[in-house]
Amino acid sequence: MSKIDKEAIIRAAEEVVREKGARKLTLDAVAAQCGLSKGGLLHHFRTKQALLQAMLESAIGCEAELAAEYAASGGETGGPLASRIHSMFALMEDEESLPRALIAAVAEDPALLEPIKSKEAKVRSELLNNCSDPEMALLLLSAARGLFLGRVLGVMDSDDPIFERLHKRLLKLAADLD
Amino acid sequence: MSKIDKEAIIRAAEEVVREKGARKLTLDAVAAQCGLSKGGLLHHFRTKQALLQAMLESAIGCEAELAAEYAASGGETGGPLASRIHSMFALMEDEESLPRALIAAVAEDPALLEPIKSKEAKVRSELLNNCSDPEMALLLLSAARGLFLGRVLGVMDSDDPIFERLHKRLLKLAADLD
DNA sequence: CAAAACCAACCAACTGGACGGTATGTTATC
DNA sequence: GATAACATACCGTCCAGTTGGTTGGTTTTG
Repeated sequence: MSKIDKEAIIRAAEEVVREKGARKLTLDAVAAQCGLSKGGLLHHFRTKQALLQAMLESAIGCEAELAAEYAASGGETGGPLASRIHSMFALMEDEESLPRALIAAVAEDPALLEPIKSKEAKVRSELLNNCSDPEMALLLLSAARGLFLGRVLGVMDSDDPIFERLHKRLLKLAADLD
Repeated sequence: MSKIDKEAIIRAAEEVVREKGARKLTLDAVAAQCGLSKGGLLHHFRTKQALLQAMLESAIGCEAELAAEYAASGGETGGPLASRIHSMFALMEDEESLPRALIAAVAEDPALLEPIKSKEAKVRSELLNNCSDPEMALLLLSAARGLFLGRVLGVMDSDDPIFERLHKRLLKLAADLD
């Protein structure tokens, strides 16, 4: 059992992005953040790309977990659309470090977003088949993503009270569709 | 009148981002793209930050121009919300190089987004004062941004026919609000 | 059982190239 | 002939990845 596992490294990388910005996400910085030498870091992730991939996969998994959690607890109060909207807002509140990884990744190599792209396509097709008004569902999903990315990119203030109101409104609109 | 003006350099920078990705937006690459030496490039923009700033300002101006154009031609068929939605979709169709600059900028230094942030705030307050249902207006605006960024980040296929349908639907919904 | 072989985890030092920026010219324009 | 518009050469730094180890634990083997 190793003291530093891959999860810890990913967390450290997220922390670096949050503190110093996506451009400063260097192997040295990540190594320093989790008290490892660069050599040790590269033992776990043989390239920087591999680390970024792992970060994205972790992010995807985290979001899926949040959505499943909500679906389980909320029960019948929301379908897949509501779950997705919820998970996006939950991601925003928890730690914005995670979605910033997305920025670092897309700056490094847009091809890294492929897993996200395919997952997004899956969600879309799910909505298309299960909603009375698929177009509206996609619009609501896009609105959630717009708010999400607006915050990640820093074009919206995070503490604006309008945020919570929009969140509620989105869930209400989603409830009418699912 | 110089043969190479700042506008041409900005276009070259956008081209580099489109062809090679945000991470490869280097001064050398931009200089090569517009047939200039790096020294010559740095004569026009004394730092990389200055270039990024100019790129963002150009993007903002371009979007404003598109919105104004639409407002003038569309006449009474749409208010400020419809104009904004239109300009976002127009930006997508023309050249996706421009919004990618945004990625390069935020990766380099999130503070560069300040002008975009303040402009976005202005648009928001405009909607808040002029719409019967400001919350819905913001949601529609967010949806447009979600679709916009979804395409920029490459998580949505650009040629999906659903895109145009969502565009029309958004404009219809906006017309009921303005 | 104990020595030998093996292996994952980790580290320090280094390499080679990229990159932002500077210094110092040279040429064209007014 | 002064200033803007370039070019050339160079510097220091950063950074991904390599090399060549060491260590501590596990497995294999005589």
